[in-house]
Amino acid sequence: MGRSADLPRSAGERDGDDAGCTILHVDMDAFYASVEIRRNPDLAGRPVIVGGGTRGVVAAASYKAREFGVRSAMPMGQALRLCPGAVVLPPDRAAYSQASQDVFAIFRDVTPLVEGLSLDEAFLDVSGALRANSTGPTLRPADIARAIRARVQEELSLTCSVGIASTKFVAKLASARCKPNGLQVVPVTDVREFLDPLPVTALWGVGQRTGEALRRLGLRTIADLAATPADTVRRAVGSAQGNHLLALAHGQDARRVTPGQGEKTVSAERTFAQDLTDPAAIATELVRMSGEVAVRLRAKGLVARTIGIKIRYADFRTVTRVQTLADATDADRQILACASALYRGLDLDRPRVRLVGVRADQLGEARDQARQLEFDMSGSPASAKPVNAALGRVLDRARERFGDAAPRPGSLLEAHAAAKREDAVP
DNA sequence: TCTGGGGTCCTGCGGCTG
DNA sequence: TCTGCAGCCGCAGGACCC
Repeated sequence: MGRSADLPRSAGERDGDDAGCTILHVDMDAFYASVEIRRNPDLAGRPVIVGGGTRGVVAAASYKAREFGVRSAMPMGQALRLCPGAVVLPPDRAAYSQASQDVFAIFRDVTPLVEGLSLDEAFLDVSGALRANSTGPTLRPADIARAIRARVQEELSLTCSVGIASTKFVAKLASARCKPNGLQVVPVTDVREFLDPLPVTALWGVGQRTGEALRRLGLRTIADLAATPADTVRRAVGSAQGNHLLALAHGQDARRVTPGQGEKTVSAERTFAQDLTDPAAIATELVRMSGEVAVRLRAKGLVARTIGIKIRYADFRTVTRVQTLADATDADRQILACASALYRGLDLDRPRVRLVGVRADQLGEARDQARQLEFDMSGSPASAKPVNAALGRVLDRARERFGDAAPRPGSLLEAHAAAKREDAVP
């Protein structure tokens, strides 16, 4: 969302010779804000900011809010100084997730080759869709893109922008360039002409640090980068990244559209309105975050072999610690035990903690793990693990059914009661 | 000015092993 | 038995993305 600010804009459609351009990058326009406006049409035309919290940043801003200079990832205080009249809404991830599923269902109607990048954008390889239509009237990638845009608008009352090119990264730049509500084809023969004037920061993988390193070499545009000796670029940004950026600058990107790549990490973290100094409060947050991770693992049918914690101190220093388990797990108690042990290992004297996070890595399918554990169920100590996991699943179902009234860890009861008391304050 | 949350990927380092 | 080395792996941290 934020990177499109680096690109010159040209709204509307830019058609061209799309022969060989079988990769579409579809990017929803101001997705979170648009979902909120669809839910409450009174907000249409008003500056809407999704985000919040006393230490929050902007998660998404409507195009009206962007006219005031509001950008995603901007601290809320700064956003409200720029746009005091903005309507600020807290993020509703469940609603965005549902809207995302609806959008992706339309994509998959067109082609099975859909690679989601996030809730609001995806690559589509439509080469198969072209072949499937070989007996009917000639269908071009741009026609398919137009059909997708029309369906998203008519069926979901949302708008999207589509970039069409022969490579993923050019398609992505094209969609950013035609936002909002646009379509742009970059013909195979025009790739260099399209790339050359763009700033190096438009390249995928060039953020603040890398951008600075390239600026020190006097490189401003992609044309500058493409004309620089490989050794010079590699010295500035490292060999792997240097090679990657040079290939992109020359319009080379061999990556295919690969659907159905599973998640590699599940994590939960929280920044507190005030830094935590009470070890008991920090421990409570570890319980909460571990529980969240466990619930989400079970919801996805996954188990994790590596558990990690992330602690950010009041001075914004961040430390992470991870530990690999003997057996993969999705059980609250095992995840919490590991997270707690890692936290104790930090041996903090007087902690001032701004953020607590728990994450699960090295994910596998839970059903594969279940098959392995069947061999351990004859009274060995390992038999406690499936019992823990089964208990977690029972609690998940109770939470689905009873919500707040469902059983929860004892250490969370007091925190939950306190939160309810805070909610009751007008 | 004051820095979210959920991710992926890369790099460097140290320990282990053959 | 000791040492040097290469390869692998786990870990910590950083950069980047949306």
